[in-house]
Amino acid sequence: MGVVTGLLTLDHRHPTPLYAQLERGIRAAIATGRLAAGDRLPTVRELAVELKVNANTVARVYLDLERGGVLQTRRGAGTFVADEPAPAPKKSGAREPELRALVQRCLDEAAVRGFSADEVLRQLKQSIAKQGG
Amino acid sequence: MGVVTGLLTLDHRHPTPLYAQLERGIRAAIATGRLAAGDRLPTVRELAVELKVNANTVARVYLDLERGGVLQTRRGAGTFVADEPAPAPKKSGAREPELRALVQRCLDEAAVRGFSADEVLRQLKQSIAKQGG
Amino acid sequence: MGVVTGLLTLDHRHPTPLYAQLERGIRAAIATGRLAAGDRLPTVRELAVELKVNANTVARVYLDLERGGVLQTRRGAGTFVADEPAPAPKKSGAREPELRALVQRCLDEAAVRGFSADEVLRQLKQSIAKQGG
Amino acid sequence: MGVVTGLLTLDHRHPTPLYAQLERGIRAAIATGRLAAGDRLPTVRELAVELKVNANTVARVYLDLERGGVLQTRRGAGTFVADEPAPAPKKSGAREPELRALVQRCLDEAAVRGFSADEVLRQLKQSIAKQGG
DNA sequence: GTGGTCTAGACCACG
DNA sequence: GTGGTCTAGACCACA
Repeated sequence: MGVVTGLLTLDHRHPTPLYAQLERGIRAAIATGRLAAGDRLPTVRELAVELKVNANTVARVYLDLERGGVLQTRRGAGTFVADEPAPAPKKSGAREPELRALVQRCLDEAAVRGFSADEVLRQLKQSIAKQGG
Repeated sequence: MGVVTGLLTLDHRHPTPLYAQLERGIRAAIATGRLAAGDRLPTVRELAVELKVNANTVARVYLDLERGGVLQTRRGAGTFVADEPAPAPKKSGAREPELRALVQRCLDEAAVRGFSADEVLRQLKQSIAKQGG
Repeated sequence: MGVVTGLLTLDHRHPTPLYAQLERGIRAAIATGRLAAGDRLPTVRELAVELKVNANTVARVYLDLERGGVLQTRRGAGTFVADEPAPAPKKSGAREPELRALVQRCLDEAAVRGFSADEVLRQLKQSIAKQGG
Repeated sequence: MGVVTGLLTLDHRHPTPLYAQLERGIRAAIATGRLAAGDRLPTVRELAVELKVNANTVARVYLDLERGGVLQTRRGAGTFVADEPAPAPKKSGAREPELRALVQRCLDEAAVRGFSADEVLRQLKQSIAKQGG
């Protein structure tokens, strides 16, 4: 129920647009329970400062997520996780190839930066242990 | 030494720009050995058709990679992986946080699409087994 | 199939946000057949100049309408009416009260500006005759 | 002379700001005679509750209308329609285009919501009959 | 040349 | 103080 901060990191050098990173990060925080229904998000301006991003960029993401049923804004009060946050659209069927592509993309990116597949595996286990436990 | 095709997939819906996906894909193919020094890459037009992308986009990526020392163009013969492809920049410091961020991004994306961390782990092991073994 | 211009007018003094007026205008143009599936819309910059609005405002509306399935953008080519433009969401049931409220709002606005109900009626008939005939 | 309630409806989903809808509604009620000179308006809080709006919003509209000479506040007694409510500004020129634009906007909004021009015409006649007769 | 992303900063509506 | 709208203008991705 409290205000949540420090949940998100943006990579300003990554070619993925900032707003896309931000939207994905918020959705992920909800999907993994780091943000729960009813939780208040940081204000547009706070988050903009924290992420070193223009306030408009944050506002646009909040707005898009509200239209998507993920967030709710209460005028003058702030922005909150919707009571029943709309889940990400789940195409039934093609789950496995999608997951494989996703993992491959991660491995590719790691390889480009000089990380071996084993290093990725080790880090993945660590990350899961930390946030899962 | 042969022409290599079918190595790359682009996700036209992913917010990461096509040219960035393409460049990353080629670098990764080299870093992981799917492409070896001296291997010939598909022509600009072939690859453009295969990936359903404008030829200019492919050409610009080839050019960028040539400037970066990753590829070599031999006029009339085609484009090849450079004999001593520039190695991935291994900055000594800050490796671990970079890897962690990379993995976190992967987990986030997975979570958004409804995959659990364990599913990612399982798929990662599989992928490594296939291409690493 | 041609480019269509001169379809829209915005009232910069009206309290309704410009982007909302613009979105409504485009939807209406499609609903009434002034714009047909496949028609190309003016470029973002053209329309911005024509309507004396910032290009970002137009771009935002085009983007929103694309997300809503009303428009389609083809990279580098322009923005087009979608092949099967998604119709406005139609709540079954409360049609009549909605129409009454809408007409009342129109009469109210007219009254405020010193137009009588009869004047509105006369003008409505004229407008229908012109575009309907 | 009595307190008048139930005259106004606000559409919280309509993009036109609430305060603008409210101001227009009051002016229209006066222009059409639903509110006569000397009539008492609901208190700020009553109206705020009725319209599900923050009291500040109502208060600001009352204040604006008082400044405009449309309303009069008698301390301790309440807010009343001014004895000589400022008449709607009747600019001699440019009346017809203004009316046409107003009607067009109404038709557009109707079209977007799936109402035909004929349905609007029919409803307009009905509305006039009820309140005009 | 097309649309898309981002910034900086002003001003508004609402609570 | 909260989010929302708009502008001006830079720069990028893609055809």
